[in-house]
Amino acid sequence: MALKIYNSYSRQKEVFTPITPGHVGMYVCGPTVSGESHLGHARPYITFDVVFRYLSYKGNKVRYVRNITDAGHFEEEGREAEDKVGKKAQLEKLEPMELVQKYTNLYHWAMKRFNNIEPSIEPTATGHIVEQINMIEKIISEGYAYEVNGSVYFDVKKYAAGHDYGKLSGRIIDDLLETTRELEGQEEKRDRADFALWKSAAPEHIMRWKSPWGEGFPGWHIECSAMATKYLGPEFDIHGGGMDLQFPHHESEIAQSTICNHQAPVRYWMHNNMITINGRKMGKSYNNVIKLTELFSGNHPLLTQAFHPMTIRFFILQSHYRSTLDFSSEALVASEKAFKRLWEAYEVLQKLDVGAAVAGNAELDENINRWLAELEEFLDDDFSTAKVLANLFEMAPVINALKDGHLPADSISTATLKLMKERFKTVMEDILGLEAVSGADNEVLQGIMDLLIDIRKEAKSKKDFVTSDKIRNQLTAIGILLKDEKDGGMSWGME
RNA sequence: GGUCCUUUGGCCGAGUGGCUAGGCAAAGCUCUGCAAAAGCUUCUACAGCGGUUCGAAUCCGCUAGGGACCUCCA
Repeated sequence: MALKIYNSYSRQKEVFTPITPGHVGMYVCGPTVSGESHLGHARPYITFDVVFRYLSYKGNKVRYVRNITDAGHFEEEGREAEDKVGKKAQLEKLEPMELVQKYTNLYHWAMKRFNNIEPSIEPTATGHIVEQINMIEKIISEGYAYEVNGSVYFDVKKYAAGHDYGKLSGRIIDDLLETTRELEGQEEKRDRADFALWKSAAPEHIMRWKSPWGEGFPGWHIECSAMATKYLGPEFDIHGGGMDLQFPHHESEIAQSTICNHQAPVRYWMHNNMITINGRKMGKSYNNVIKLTELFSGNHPLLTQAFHPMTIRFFILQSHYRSTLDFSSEALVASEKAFKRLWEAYEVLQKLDVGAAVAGNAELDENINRWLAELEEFLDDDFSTAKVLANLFEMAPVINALKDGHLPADSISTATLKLMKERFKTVMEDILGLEAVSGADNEVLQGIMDLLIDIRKEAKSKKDFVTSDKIRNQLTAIGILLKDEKDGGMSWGME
């Protein structure tokens, strides 16, 4: 089966063919570590983690590059060029690199909790100043950039004359050139559509580097082009990021790399949509973000409780990555319950030991095989994780019914059961990256629970319900749920 | 103002012109010492109007609402 990816550049689904068979180069725009990550940031990294996992599952050797932006961006281009990282650092009375380290650590911690696999290479902007300067020099020598007062700008008008500037973001260059809005400090640029490759640093600027044009810092877009080129080559397979980066960031990346390397850098552009809150994009401009630390702790007015990273991962996977996804505490509660149910069914499945040589219920057996086969079809169809989960849910009642004896043990064949176990594990753990929420991986705790369950079983068999209820109620009070099962067994789990 | 997207049942959300997406919530039943869990059943929607079609949530047009980008943003 062929994987199809929706290419933002062509605006249609295309069969994915790697440049080098069996190898995939993928670049995803990483965070600016000048502040804490919020829920909106979780989406691209979870989305592209699944892309990474699935491409690997399909037998590709994937080089996944995701940068850390630790050098300054412009607070507002054209106005006083401010180094975002530097500015905040001064406010907080921290060394810039101390601040960068703090938020980088927090970001890594969150990524780990989401069970995201680390990228193959995680380059930093500050570690690639030389590469960026080299690239700018190349663009100047090609005649597509010019220097003014220690800053360097990309000549968009000249580029647009021979290239399709605006194709990715669906923009018309003439409209950009005619924008009426006035910004201060535009006079340096030959044209308002031009963007900075290098900015001369004001004296108070903390982050600054020597360059052929004087001391300054790199422009917003050049770091990604420089690092992508360095690690993935002049042309690579996939470039991902949030939809809000399409313009100007990605559009500019295309322009820079195309001039520098004489070819378009990216074969497939992938953009995830935004997470919204009350229908509005979650973002710092709207002042409506919920930080990941707040989500994990429940410490936010809009949250009714704390949410586990897996709940958030599941929540995100329940929608398609190109749709907006509306956040609410209720929606997360629903995801938490849904994930719990699915995961429990999955655990039951792995312990299930039923089946017959020939399925007793041919129709059911057939359905299961179809549901299982469809999992990969859905993933091949531009990573339709929502449909994958829906199919898995179709099988949950079957699993539970087999366990409870509502369905005869020989309803399905042993071959089907075996396939089911294998597919569930592959899809849920390896591809979707889901993992168990609460651990009974603590041996001491497990031992104590075994003991309590033993005592309770004894009490129950003597019809001593006072004792048995006491055990169950007190465990409930500390967040451990005991469930009596059909066969007289008991299972437990953390709230 | 320009460009583009979107509007699905109480809520969240899939949806390729014809066949019940799924989840959460709710109601009833079964099981159960009581619970919980689980199973079964019920709840059939596509903003409005018009058009194309044998047939439209799905295509086209208009109207209304919401949103994104055009500036830092995942």
